[in-house]
Amino acid sequence: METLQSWADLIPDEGLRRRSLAKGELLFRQGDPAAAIYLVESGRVRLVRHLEDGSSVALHTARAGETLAEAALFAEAYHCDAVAETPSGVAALAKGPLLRVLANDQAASLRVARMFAGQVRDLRARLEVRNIRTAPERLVAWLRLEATGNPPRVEIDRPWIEIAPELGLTHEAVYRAISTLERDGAIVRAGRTVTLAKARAAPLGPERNSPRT
Amino acid sequence: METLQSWADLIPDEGLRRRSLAKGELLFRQGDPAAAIYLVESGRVRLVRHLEDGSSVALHTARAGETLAEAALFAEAYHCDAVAETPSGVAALAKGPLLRVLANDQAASLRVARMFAGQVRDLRARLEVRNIRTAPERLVAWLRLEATGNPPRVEIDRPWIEIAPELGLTHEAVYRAISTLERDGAIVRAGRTVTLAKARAAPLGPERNSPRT
DNA sequence: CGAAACGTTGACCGTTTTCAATTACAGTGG
DNA sequence: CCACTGTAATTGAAAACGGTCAACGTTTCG
Repeated sequence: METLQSWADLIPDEGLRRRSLAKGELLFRQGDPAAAIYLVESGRVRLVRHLEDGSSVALHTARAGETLAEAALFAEAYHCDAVAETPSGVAALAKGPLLRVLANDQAASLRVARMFAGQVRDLRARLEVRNIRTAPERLVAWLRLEATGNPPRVEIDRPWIEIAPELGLTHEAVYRAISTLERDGAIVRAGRTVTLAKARAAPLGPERNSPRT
Repeated sequence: METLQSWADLIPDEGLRRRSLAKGELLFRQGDPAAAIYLVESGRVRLVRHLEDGSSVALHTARAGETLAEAALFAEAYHCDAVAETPSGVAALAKGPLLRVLANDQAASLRVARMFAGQVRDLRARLEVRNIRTAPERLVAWLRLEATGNPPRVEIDRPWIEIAPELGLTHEAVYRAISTLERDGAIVRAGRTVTLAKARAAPLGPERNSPRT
């Protein structure tokens, strides 16, 4: 999320091919020889795996700024289809040059490892947020992850409507969660800034979080 | 998930310290100098980040077989607490030796990068599964991810009770989803094997999946 | 053989989804 | 400068779904 430009650093502009995709257009197909990894510059690209019986599963939806199919670096062929969900622009980082750099430049490969490690951390955190069952609490958790400073603040720099699916909620649920939290004094909104208030004494009875084990 | 032993490969036994944790015991604390990454051998360790205002968020819960705090490899200090949720056994992979290996052994650092890339892929897929709202459909998606062959089959090698939280459901919800799917003919169970049937014509009206955009 | 964990099912309740309608805005072209 | 238009933000109401609690059958394993 914050470590993306690293890829761009690795490859100058020689191995960088840009491509525009119409809605529904295929970027690559499961089984194609893995030739590049992609950076989504605009739009949205969905990865779909097809099973032998013809059914399919969604693996990921990469949005603007995200990188896609990194694992293809280490595979012979793509293991899924990539389809543009909306008109999209992508930049292809050719696998060959990339691997060449990684093989020669020790620092570069460490940087890539670090980048991945960061993504793993990020993704785990998101997954953990989704373990929280009620919308308001989930939203607070998300806000805490995004927040900085004391008191913790978050600058909301994109529409809630876009944040909602990331939280695994509908936008309506998010709005309601916001107003609940605001009413309870858990957050304060000023324009696009949300400030988290100190945790109050449990008004709901203790912890009603992740599935019991 | 499948790429874990790699860590063990990197470090012989010199940098490998084992440690037992009582329930609630702290493995490390946010702010401590990052000294090692850990492999959970038994039990469950939770990572918690504390904010400046005293509140906290769960970042991850590492279970037996999983590795933990890998990002600490590239950081000065831990960015969260690690607490044993249950009595647990962990193996510490000292950061120093690990980094030394990675800095000298090109192949090793690439292997680590590959490992992380695989985890990223995995985690994204799990996240995608959680975007599915209804229990039966979510379960099918998960089964499809785990399935191999044609028709797609999955060997269930651990109790559903353990799988449920991974799906973000209670075990009761999972059981009900199973019986719904079985009743609808979407899956067939034989002992611990689940076989996915071909997708039937929509008995429910088309796609009621991830939050609409 | 018995205890503990797993599997299963029912009922009830709370929350979120859905569907729908309305308001608030920001950007655009007249 | 303003009507026009599309998106974002809200809010309401009803229905659907999963969580929770509870009871009970079943399997596993010491």
